[in-house]
Amino acid sequence: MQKPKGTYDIYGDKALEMLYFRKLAETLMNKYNAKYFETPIFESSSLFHRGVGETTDIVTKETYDFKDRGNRDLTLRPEGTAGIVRSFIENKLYADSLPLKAWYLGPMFRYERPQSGRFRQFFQFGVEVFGVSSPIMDAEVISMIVNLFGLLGLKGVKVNINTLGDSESRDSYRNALLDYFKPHLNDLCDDCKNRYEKNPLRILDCKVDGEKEIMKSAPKMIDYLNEESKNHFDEVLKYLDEMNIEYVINPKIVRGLDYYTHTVFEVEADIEGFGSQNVLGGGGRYNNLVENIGGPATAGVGFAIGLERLFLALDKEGIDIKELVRPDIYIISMGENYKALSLANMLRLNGFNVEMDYNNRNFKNNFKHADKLMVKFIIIVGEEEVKNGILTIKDNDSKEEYKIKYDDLIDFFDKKIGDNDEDYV
RNA sequence: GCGGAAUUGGUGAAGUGGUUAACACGGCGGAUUGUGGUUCCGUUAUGCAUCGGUUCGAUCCCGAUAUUCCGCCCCA
Repeated sequence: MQKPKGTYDIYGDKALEMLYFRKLAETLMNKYNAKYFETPIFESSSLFHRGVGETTDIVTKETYDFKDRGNRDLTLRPEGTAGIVRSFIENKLYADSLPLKAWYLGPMFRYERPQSGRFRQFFQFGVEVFGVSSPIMDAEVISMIVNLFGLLGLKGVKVNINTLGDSESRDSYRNALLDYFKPHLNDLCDDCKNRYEKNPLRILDCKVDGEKEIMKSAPKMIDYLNEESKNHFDEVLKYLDEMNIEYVINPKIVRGLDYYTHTVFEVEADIEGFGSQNVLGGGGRYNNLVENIGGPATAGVGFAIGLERLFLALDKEGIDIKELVRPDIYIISMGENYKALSLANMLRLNGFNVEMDYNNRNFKNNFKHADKLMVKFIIIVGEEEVKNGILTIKDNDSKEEYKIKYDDLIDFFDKKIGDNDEDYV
């Protein structure tokens, strides 16, 4: 048996990274007063068709679709935004005072050809903010990513930003591009001919045709922005400047999901061997999405980052976010298993991380095992100890030995290890 | 969806058309069962991704499938 293509198991170091990241994300999100959301891993297929966009690659060739036994059409979520928006509408959260800032972290599914940093089941951390149409929130959302990467110690991260304008601006630009390229269609590569039909904005980013003369004199988005769209973008940039957030205006950023309006951005890590997988995260504003899915017109803006790529980037940069868990106490039982387990139980309820010997190892191998586990203290429980109620304790770092009465154990360890952990009794 | 490369134990790997698949690390055990992390010894793949084929005989040759990796598309 083997795992399905494009999936991986999380255990060991990866599990530690994941747990650490989740904790960091939660802490950071609390600073923004963002609320944690967990929505279903599968939703009605129609949600993603309407949300992500009927003609996007993600929906046309990358979703995991299935029928359940009740003949319902369901889809494993390929991204997080649609589900959050559905939840926002269905739970009538728009009736509360806005803005609502929602954050999530969980698995997404896309049927794609796997490569490093690209999986069929992958994890995204993301934020969606509802109820602020002002550019101030575009900037705050971007600051979240920048701060997150900053906290992790990532260097060489680039924020690329662009605007698609409102739907009016976007449509007129799109039509201008179609008109412009129509007579040149035969000069373009096959991919671009395809892009012409599906997403003409992407033609400008073509690796094959990118340097051709027709590209250079192609219409520019900036000339098709209406007054309001232009102001919005300028304001976003002003906010970013004021926060000293570095960015690059990159007209090629288009994004592959249909719901974006105004600001779009991608965060890149320029890391060796990353190839085309160098986009760690991206996002933007979506002012029409809530309404399209059936809610009241509500502005939205958000982002998502891919955890696998983030971890890969951290690894390449030599940043280690694993938090090793060292057992506080290891109990060596010399034939006194009843006493040993009840002792472990008592210590755990008092907040200590306790490991012990379950396999009746001999004395020497117990010490070896304790070293391997990197325990802080070793308690020896044997015939003598049980008889006179005094335990032998060895500090495994300093090698000092102590004789402690059973009743004084908690005090001893509270002093030695610290009382930071929560007690349960 | 298209093009290319790979696949030997828990890990890193050597290797050959023909008896017991090298070596290292790790794991487990032992060196006169109450003090270890060094050292020494033992042990650790009836099997070389899977299934077929060629052959007297295949891990090594051929084919298919699966998975991984790289490029394109696209994306996180």
